[in-house]
Amino acid sequence: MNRPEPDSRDLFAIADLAKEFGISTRAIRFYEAKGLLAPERVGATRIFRRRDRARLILILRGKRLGFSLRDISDYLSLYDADRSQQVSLLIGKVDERLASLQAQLSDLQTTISELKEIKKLADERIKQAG
DNA sequence: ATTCTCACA
DNA sequence: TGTGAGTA
Repeated sequence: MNRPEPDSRDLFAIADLAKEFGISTRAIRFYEAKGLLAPERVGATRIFRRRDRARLILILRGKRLGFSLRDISDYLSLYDADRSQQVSLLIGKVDERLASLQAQLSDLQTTISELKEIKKLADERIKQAG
């Protein structure tokens, strides 16, 4: 395979990025298949530039924050088109995500309370029996 | 070593 | 949302 020159600071092979970010080359190709990345090609080999690498970083950050690839894709698509619409979309998605996390937190707190109550009653029964 | 596709969870 | 296998 023709790989980008090792010393060329803004050309990356798929394996370079996979290694750098601790993800599989399969995952990177998957993101491309989903339209989140569009690296150049030299024949069949993907050539990633700094811009592609920056997009990958945004993708991974979005994932960490719990957004779907679809959400991330929608957001990235607006980078060139409409920046203010991109910001609006971001605000909406963040609010949505925040609400979802708050709901999950609430559910967890309820579950934790129930478990603590069960434990409390169980502990009391142990004392009576023992 | 890299690419693509299909099956699979 | 990815992975594994087989392929060229």
